[in-house]
Amino acid sequence: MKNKILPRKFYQRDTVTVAKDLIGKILVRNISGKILSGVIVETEAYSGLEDPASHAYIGETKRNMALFGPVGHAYIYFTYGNHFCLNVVAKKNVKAGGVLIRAIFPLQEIEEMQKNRYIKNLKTLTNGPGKITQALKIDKELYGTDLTKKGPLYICDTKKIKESEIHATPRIGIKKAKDNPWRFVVKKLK
DNA sequence: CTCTCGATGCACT
DNA sequence: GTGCATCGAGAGA
Repeated sequence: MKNKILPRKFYQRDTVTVAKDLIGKILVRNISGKILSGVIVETEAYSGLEDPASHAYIGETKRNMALFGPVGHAYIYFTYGNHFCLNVVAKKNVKAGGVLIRAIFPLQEIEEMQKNRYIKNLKTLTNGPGKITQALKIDKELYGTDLTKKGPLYICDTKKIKESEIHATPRIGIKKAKDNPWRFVVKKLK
C-alpha cells in the first residue's frame, strides 16, 4: 500500500474546505480482501445546523446522529426508496457537518463494480451518489464506519489537485439553499 | 445530448 | 400521510 490513509485531522476542518480537499482522494472498499477503489471526483458540503439543506438542520435524530459524532466517520442514509448515499463527517467549531461523496472514477476491480450494478456502461458506473454505494456494496451495515482506519471502508491520500482543476457549483437535487456553491467537481479526468 | 416522470421504502410529523 | 442530498427508461432534438 503506497497511499496513506487520511488522518482524523484532515476532517477536523471547515466542512466546505474538507469537501474541496476530498476531490482527487481515493475511496477504498475492502470486501473480504477484495479491494474496490476509485478517485473521488465530485463532493458536496452540508454544513450542519446553519445549512437548511443539511439533514442536521432539523436537529439530532436517530437517522442523522452520525453527523453529530466524531469526524472521519461514515454517515450513510437511505433515500428515495432505492438508494443509499455516503457521507464523511467533517466539521470544526460546529456541532454537525458532513461531506457527501457524489461521484468517483473507478480504479480497481472495475469488473466487480459492474457486476454489483448489473451494467457495463463505464460512463454511468459510479457517477452518482446512489451508484457509488451500489457499485461498492455500501449500505447501512457501514453506518458509522471509521474511515481513518484500515477497515471495510476508508479514504487514502494522493497528490494534491490544483485549485484551478476544481470547479465549484450549486448543489444538486435539493430544495433549500440551492444557491450555495458547495458542490465541487474535477473539471475533467480522463 | 436534453428533459420528464414513475418507482420505491424509510424517517419524520 | 408526506417528502425525499436518486436512478433509469423513454421521448424528443
